[in-house]
Amino acid sequence: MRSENQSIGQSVSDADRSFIELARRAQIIDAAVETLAEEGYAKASLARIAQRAGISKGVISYHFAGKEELLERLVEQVYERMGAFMEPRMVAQPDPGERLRAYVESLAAYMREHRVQLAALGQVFHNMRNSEGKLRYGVATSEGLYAFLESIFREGQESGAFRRFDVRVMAVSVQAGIDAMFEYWDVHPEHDLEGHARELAELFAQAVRA
Amino acid sequence: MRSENQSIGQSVSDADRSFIELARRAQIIDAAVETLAEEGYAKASLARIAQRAGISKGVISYHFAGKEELLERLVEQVYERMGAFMEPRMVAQPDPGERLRAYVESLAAYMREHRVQLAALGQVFHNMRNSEGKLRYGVATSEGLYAFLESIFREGQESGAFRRFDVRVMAVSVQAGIDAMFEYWDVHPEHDLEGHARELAELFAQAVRA
Amino acid sequence: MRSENQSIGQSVSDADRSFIELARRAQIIDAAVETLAEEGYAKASLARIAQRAGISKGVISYHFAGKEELLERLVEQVYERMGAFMEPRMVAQPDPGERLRAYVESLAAYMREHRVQLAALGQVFHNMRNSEGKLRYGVATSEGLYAFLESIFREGQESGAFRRFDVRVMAVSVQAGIDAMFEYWDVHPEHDLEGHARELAELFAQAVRA
Amino acid sequence: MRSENQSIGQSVSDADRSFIELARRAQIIDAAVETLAEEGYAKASLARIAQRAGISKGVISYHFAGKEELLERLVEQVYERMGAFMEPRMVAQPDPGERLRAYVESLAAYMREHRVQLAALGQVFHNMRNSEGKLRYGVATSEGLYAFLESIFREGQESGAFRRFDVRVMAVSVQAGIDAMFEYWDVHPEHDLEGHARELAELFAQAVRA
DNA sequence: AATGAATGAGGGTTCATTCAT
DNA sequence: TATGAATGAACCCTCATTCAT
Repeated sequence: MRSENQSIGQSVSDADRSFIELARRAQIIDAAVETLAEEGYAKASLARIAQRAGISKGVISYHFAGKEELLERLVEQVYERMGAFMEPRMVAQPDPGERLRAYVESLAAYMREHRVQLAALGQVFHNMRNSEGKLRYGVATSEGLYAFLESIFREGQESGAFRRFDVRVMAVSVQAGIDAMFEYWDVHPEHDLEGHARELAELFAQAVRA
Repeated sequence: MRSENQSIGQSVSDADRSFIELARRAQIIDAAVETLAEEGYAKASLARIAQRAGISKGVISYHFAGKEELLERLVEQVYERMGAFMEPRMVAQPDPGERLRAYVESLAAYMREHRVQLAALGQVFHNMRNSEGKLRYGVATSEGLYAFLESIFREGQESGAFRRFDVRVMAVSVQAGIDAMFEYWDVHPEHDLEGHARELAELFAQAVRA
Repeated sequence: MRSENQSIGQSVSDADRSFIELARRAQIIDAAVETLAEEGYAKASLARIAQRAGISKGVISYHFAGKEELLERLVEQVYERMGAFMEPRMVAQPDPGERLRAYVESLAAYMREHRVQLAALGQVFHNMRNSEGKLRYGVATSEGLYAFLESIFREGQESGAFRRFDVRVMAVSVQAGIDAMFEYWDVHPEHDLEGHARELAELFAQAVRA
Repeated sequence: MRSENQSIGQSVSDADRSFIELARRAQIIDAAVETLAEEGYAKASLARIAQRAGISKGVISYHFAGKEELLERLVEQVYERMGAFMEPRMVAQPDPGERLRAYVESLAAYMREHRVQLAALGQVFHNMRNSEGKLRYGVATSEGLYAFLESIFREGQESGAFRRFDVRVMAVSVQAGIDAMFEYWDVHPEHDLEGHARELAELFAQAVRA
């Protein structure tokens, strides 16, 4: 059993897993994503996840070492996919201003197609805690995003295109604006997500302009 | 029992409550605030709240119809106090630009002194759900804040001081920037909260400028 | 709730407990004793213990911090009662040989009246393990008994009444002979327990004689 | 499947098994022995045994009708090997006193070389229960040992070398002394096992002497 | 006005066993 | 022969709520 092997310290990469096992794990993660997005973290018990997946509760324990591992794999998966979507869109933009705009609008495009994944991600980020009671995914998780945004801002500042401002505050605010855009659209599905993204990009274009 | 009366439809205003009852309710709410802020929503059980308040678990059930009512009163209380703090600081600013800046910086000042209350509020907002599984406090709760910010923006746009932009997007983004400022400071206590607030105010001053 | 108080570090002595609580704890311990004695350690789940006590499963969790505490209190209680029975019978015997005989025969007398308690104790001793997998009550627990027996042997050796022998081996063997007497009688209820005790006492009287 | 045949009443002797099957069964039993000795009865799940054997969990079910049969074969195997070791050492001693001494010291010699097997045996003896909750291996299992010891005692009594005593009590006590010697040494590996055995043999030599 | 006591549902996890491949 | 996959029951524990006192 995969999850038992792990308990003796040998981590198992996806490459070592059989097709059928990968499929089951994916199915379970999908069910977890839906449950988290639609019922919230507190209600996302293994029983409910299993029910949604149409399987027995024990199957989850068979494929994952525990709930903790399931959620961590879920986060990894969502992150990877989002990164794979974003990266080519970023490198194509040489100008810092364009890169910032592309960042905002690409994320909106991703949201449009992956609403439940991102909603689930938010639940895990805001709620999952380690055994000491600290948030498992805290601000430290966003550090990568902040660093990326800050690199854009510094480049713009050095070229003189951007005014002088605190890059950390700007990064935190940009990311907050994007997250809020998602949450607002998540609650108001009729909301014009792409329009919001364009306005948001323009907002920050003005905010950073020299 | 007070909370029972309420459950049969006769709402009880604070004016009808004895001093001692009000004190107990306040004590319980304070304990709930601390527990939510320090241990998170999932760990904030009635038992833990009672333990922190130094009272028996049953006392909470006596003074509140249930956990749901306790959390709702908690939200009300925090909101009221924040409003009482903010209002005079807003009316003193006739200029829209100044009012926006005052809004951001006054909230930062409030955060500085009421960190745990706001952290608890965030926990309830992000987690509390009604019996149908929907978030009890969703974006609808922020509608008042959005409306207030939008009124500032419209006034600035009509006077020509602000450029044309989508006031709803701007309002959502301002509020998101403020919330993110709190969360970042909450996790990084050494972070310069007031400096962040000034940068944030300047950011949006630039963003709305005509 | 008592067991919750304990979780914040304030140990609660029996003197602080209400009569009714003490009665419930005693009732639960009694049910645990019976379950352990009759069904064995592996089958002595909280559910079965509760069933035997005629109460809900949660009541045990209410009165004890967990299964671990229940079993530790059980061991304490059985030990205390046995000690209270034994002590006056020991101090009344000034001669080492008589003290050894009194030890064996008093324990047999105690077994006669407290079969299930001792059977339960044996289950816990042989099976209860701490979180690291080590036996919770190992040989260390018997150290007190060994020391007591050794003091008898040394006194007899110094007076010349006993021959020279390894007092630790003798102590371990005496205790083993007594434990085996209990187990044999536990399985063969028709076995002559008091006769066995007399024979056993004579056996060791011969074994230690100078 | 082999183990299924058995379940419909056709017992399968080792002679009917292929070499490879016998090897597998031995490998599984060895893994079970180690697991029982090191982790205790409660933790000796099929999963853990399989893990230690480096095989899949299902293999055990294939080669044994169930956990029950595995443990029974384990007991048989350990017993057989111990008997094969002991028998020649017993027949070589014509004198009852010497035979008793040889019994004690030979068992100590066997313990020295087969610690884990005997520890595993103890776990099974003290814990394994049948479906009715009774100990699978109780005192009845020791009946053979008792009978053997009693035959020595009677021979000594008839020749006048031993005094009159209850042979059953003496047999139970000798066996208990030996078992306790093992357990004490198992917990205190630095303990002088052979010295203990000599002392124990002398103890009972004194105890039976006319 | 407050308490301690009790409940029953649901939480995550472990387990022996079964079964198709 | 052997495996991985799946099951369902039982495990201990936590929880919000109810109730008699």
